[in-house]
Amino acid sequence: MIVQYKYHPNSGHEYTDHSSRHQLQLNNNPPTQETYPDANLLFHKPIYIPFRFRNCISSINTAYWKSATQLQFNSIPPKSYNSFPLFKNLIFVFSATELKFWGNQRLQRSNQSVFAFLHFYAFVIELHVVECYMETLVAIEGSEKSKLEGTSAIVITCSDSSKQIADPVVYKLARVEGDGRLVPATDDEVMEVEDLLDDKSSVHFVLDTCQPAVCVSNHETFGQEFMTMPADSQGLFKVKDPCTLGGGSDTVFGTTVDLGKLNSQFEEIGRSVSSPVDGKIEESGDRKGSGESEPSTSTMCVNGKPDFSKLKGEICLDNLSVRELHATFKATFGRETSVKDKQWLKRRISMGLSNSCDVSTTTFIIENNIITKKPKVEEDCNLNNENEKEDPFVISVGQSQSQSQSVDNHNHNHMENDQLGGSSRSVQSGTTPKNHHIGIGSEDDKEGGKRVRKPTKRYIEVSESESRDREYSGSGRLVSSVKSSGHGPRTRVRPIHNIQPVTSTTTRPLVTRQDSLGGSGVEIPYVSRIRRGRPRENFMALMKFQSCGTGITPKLVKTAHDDEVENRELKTALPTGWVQLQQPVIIKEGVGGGSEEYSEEASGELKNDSEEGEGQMDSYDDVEAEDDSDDNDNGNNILTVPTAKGGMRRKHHRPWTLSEVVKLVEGVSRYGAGRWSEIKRIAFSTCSHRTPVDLKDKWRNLLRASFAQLPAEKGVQNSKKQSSIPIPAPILLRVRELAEMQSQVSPDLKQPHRFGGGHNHNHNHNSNSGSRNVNDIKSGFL
DNA sequence: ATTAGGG
DNA sequence: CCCTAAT
Repeated sequence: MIVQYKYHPNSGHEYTDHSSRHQLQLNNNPPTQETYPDANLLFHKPIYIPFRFRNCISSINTAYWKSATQLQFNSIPPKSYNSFPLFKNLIFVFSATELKFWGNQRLQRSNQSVFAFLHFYAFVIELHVVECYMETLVAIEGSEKSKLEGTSAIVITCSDSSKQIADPVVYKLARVEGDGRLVPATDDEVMEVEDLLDDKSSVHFVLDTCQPAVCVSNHETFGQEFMTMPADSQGLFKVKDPCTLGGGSDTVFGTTVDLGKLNSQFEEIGRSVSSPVDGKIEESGDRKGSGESEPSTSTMCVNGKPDFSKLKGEICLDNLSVRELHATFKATFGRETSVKDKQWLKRRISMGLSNSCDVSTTTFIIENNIITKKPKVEEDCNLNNENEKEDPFVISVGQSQSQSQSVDNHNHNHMENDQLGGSSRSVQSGTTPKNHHIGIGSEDDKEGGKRVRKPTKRYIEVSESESRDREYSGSGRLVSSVKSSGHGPRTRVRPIHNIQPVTSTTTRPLVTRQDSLGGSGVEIPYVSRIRRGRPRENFMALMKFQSCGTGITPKLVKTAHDDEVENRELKTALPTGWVQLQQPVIIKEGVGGGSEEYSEEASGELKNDSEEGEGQMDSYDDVEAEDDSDDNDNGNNILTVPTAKGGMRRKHHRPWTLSEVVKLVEGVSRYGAGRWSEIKRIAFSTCSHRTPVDLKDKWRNLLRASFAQLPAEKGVQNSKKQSSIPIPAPILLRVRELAEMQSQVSPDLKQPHRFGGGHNHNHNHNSNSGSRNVNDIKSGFL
């Protein structure tokens, strides 16, 4: 299925008509002047945030304005490793005075959301949370703690890939040109960085803002970034408003805002977050674009009050000065640009970064020959890449200059649709239509092809593994990694490749994979995406908030560590198990494995229930011997099932016991279908496995079964070799009753049954009797 | 956080 | 059972 991207006429934000997984959608309107007087100053346009998120794999579900000053991000939980969110370089175009994370209580699968509430001013906060890195870190901690200390977390490799500092995490030093392309760092630049490396602690910062390529994927960065921020009493992270540092945040909130002040604050903030080298690198960057004078003398929002009426339904970008655009640009992409073309800037910003990253990465990769030649990838790279690489910046500038600013959304829209339409053909051929849109640098052409077409990926793990496995087939031909999307391989995911052990201290081969980290082709240690241990409950735990001063920190870290330990235990102890990680280990394979115990106790409990009689909900209070130890990672319940793709998927399956089913049915009859949480809380309080969702799923299944099987009536059990226990017809009947009572019977299900005819329709009485019926009949069955 | 659905 | 989207 082709996901069609559209361009929202009002917001100017990209969205898809359906399943636009990777794009954040704001459900409500951002603050307006009424709700937030300083909005004009504070929001470039809140919606920009989302685009950055497109670089994330998934994670962000929705976001909406909690209040005038609070934006809530609702992310998809790291419930399972498969869906572990890669929060990469989340960039908020506005700053947060307060940043809170919560949720993800341990062992509470139901707490799936991570919320980030932001009180913001006008600033940029970057969150760099890279799962892979964290994973690595954990590994290091677990195995080679000592090493970690003396090691900078960042390894910088110059383009010749000769310099490496001991650490699994390898970053390529590269400069991002104005058009988003990555250019291998020059010797000078490398030297600069090297100098900075003397101070290990500052490295991250150094490489941070100015060098997205080297990006701050460093865990420490994150922590440090917030180091200055006091944690509030609630154990939440409170980000001290950078503005405060620069001089009184209160001022900002005041009705009167000194633009100049704000501006300076902005700058200051930028510095505080970015590296010392910032200036230097900026210079180098600007050099290239020297052709352009720096007109950005205009201050933000200088020219009087913004038109709020416009602000509402229109793209705010239009109101921004070049300088503001620059700021936004930097905020969005984490790098400077000297492009003066407003349209270009606007488009770049609005279009988001994701693809430029990918493209850049691609290019980068190719250049370095790190992995198999990518040239084969027709989709990703246009031929002109080669040329652009030389001096991409100039090119794009030149183009942008000549471009009119009259480009409107339609153009974008058109272009995108166009490209979509041409999805079947090679992108290169699709270059033609791109000419339509103006204001786009040559790079945009590149990106145009793929950029908008971020396919929906349901299963990150799968896609990635597929990518790894298939991206380059033996023939070298590219194979689409996304089954249904029909899109090319995701540039995000790079094939694994080995690089030389980083240091003598490292005995293990270092396995890394290319990843577009922060829009650059950095290498990050490869870790299997398949989690063998308990799914990580709190991915935040993986970040090192060491300096946050919150009690949370140690605990979290510990958690991560524990996880690692668990993993290690689960894995057959292989001293050199490092590489082994690549392949999931089948811990246990078996049909009945561990299910006996449940069925056994099930029957017992079932009896209990029946004895207690219908009305008695007391049965709910019965403590099942089961659960408790339930989900524990004893390994017994951990099964891995081979995926069609050859990958492994973890599967912890627990057959539903009859008693559970009964409880469920009872619960539904009592609280109604849909109130799964209630049911879970009441009837399944002792079953720590069985989440509300599980109940819901099971009910759905029961529903199906009940309507499908009724005709068979007695013969129920026989049908097919059911891996799970058969459900007694009476129960199914009961289910059907309930379903019909609650009119949740879908016509589909209903239909087939009608023909069955002549069954115990007398079972259709009120719920009370129904309840008894179930029990009665049930007991009869047992 | 919860729920509905799709897969 | 997992995953996503929408409440």
